[in-house]
Amino acid sequence: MADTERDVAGLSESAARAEYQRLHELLSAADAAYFEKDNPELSDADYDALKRRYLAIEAAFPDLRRADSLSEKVGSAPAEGFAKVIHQVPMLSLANAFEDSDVEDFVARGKKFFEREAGLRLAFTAEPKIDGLSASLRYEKGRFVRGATRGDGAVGEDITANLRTIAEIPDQLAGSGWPDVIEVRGEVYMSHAEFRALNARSAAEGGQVYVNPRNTAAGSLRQLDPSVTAKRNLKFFAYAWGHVSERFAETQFEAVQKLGEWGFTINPHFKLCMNVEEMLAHYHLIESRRATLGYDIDGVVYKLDDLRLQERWGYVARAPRWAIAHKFPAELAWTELEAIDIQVGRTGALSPVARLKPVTVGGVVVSNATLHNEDYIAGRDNEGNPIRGGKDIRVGDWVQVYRAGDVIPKVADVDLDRRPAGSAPFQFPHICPECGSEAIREEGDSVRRCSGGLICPAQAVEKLRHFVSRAAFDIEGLGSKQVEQFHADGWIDEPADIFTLRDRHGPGTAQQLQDKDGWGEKSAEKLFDAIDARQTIDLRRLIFALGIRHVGEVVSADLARHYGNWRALLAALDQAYPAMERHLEAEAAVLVERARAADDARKARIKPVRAAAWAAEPAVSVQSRGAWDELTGIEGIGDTVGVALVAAFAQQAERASINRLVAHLEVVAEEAPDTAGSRVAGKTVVFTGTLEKLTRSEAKAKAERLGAKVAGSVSANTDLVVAGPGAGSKLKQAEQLGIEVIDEDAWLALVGEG
DNA sequence: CAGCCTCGAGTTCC
DNA sequence: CTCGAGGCTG
Repeated sequence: MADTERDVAGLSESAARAEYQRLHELLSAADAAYFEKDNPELSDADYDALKRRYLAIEAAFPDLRRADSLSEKVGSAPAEGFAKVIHQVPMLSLANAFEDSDVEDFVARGKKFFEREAGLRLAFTAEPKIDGLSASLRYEKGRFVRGATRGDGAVGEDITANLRTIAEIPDQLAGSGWPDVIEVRGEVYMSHAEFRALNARSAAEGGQVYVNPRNTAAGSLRQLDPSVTAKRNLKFFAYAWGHVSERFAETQFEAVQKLGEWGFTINPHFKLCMNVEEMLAHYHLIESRRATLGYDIDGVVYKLDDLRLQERWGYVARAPRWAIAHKFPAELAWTELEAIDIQVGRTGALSPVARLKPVTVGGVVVSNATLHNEDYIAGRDNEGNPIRGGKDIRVGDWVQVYRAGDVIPKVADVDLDRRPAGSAPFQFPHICPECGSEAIREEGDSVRRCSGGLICPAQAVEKLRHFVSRAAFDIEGLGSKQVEQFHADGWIDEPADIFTLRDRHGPGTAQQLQDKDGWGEKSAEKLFDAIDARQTIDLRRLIFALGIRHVGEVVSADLARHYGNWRALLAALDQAYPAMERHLEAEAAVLVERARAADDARKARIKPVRAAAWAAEPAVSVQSRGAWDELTGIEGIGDTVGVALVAAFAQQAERASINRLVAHLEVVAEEAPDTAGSRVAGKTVVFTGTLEKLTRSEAKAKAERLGAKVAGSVSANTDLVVAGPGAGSKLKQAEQLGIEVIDEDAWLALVGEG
């Protein structure tokens, strides 16, 4: 499809004008696509060819040159995109509530967390959740200095110039009392009126039809030319803040009011609620006004009002505990199920995907939807209980589709009255469609898995995709499409191959790469540089990238933090192997015994497995036992994860592959957690007895923030025991082991809250 | 031992 | 974003 550089001088002026216009649109669209997606629609080579032709026409017919000529942008190559901005305070996402009862549970969790504080009334703010794009705006001495997108929450893109065009974003904060430095956060959106007007303008000019306000706002913000953004009349609601140089309010409500005083628009439906009933009433009020607000919203956000309590309630992985988004019910649509395809994932999981006759659901055309697993299609849950009234899903059925959380399309229901005659239940394959290996479903597991391992091309590709994914190696220019291509071409079989890619076929590799579809000289060189840059890698990223089952981002980080460096991790896992094996045998023996006992009278109590197994098995060295116990003693790592880890490193082929990879890398040791000024950093703390001023989870959250490890039981590794009244065996054990024991007040003093 | 919480894995569309 | 399951708590 590539346009070549035909001689442009021979073109008539009118032909040149038409061609110039066409190329301008094509290239602009490609620019937009490039920045909105990971994968450009146009290959680099094609893009370069079109661009050259565009410039050639411009040179030959200078009169045609447009004011907004793309030649202006040659200097700042479009591939550069926007500069990255690291959010000083990450931009988190929110947990969701779908039912009133979820909100009640949320409030109940809050009450439980603070139950020690008698008489404490928890107030919450409630406000519409705007369906737009979050942005973070940095103000220094009241001046707007930089604005960024949310990005992945940790790193966003610098879109300052575009944000400056938004009237509701003040250049200079009004009033007084603002912190020296403050990052104001809020939502950029496009009103319904503006969206309609834009489409009308676009139609008059024969331009494109914009699908929905949200995507249009997103596209507008990512314009390289701010004058385009300026024409879109975007708006902004402020509702939060990130980094601040000093505390400026006591409550959420007060803080947002202040944002209003400083010149931001705050949502008129922002309200302080004193109890659950008021929260839900406000939700239903907003829902009833949804159609007349003039902009898209997708729910209501509640936040704990008291900022100090927010801090104490804390965070889960990527979301605050103290806030929740109450979503409106999803839109539904009926359509025909044309086929059921089976995809094979990284772990071999066979996942059924519904191919649908395209249908619009909530403003987006949906043609695929997940069917979860074998049982879901059959109309049963994994315990054999009927779901959807036991209705199975068949090819040819009319099915009801919705977008779960307004994103992931799911098949929710089947219309049996419209089921075609002669249809048969779907036969879920027991053989991997990708490699022909047997697909096995373990007892108690809801997924069927291909047993082919790395023989299975689908698994191999998925593993590579995982390896280059954002939380893993994240190599620029080597996305999922690219590794897939390289794998198909036989250039990359396993992760280590990525690091030999430059010299794979001798000095001519770059040239060969350019001969492939989609690669130009520049992109090839950039790719090699990006790969070289990633030879230095954080330990946690490396662990995660290996793609070991049950070992995700969080567990990888925990492991990295615990063992500190690659060699220590490797040594520990190797050492733990004999103990792990023995442990598995003991587990198996216990299962047999348990079955027998259950047969007998269900009375026999099985003694703690591990202790018994160790006692009976002197063959396993003390060191190995120690290594295994240390591993499974890490918070969040139990038997399953431990076995998966140790086994992966012990398995010969896998280990060899890991070794080949690591030979190319310089693994950066994990730095100690954020412990400046912490007196408990690195200590293992055990709480026992009744705590009177804190709840257990609160104490734990605080300790971990300060870099301490909180353990459940006292061992020789324990550094400190915090004992309240009623402490029993743990206290005794601590005394026996000579471990320091303090009371709750002393603990509070220690962590600076005395 | 059950229930709760958190994490991992898989998925769609832009 | 959801679901299932692993791990921990009471």
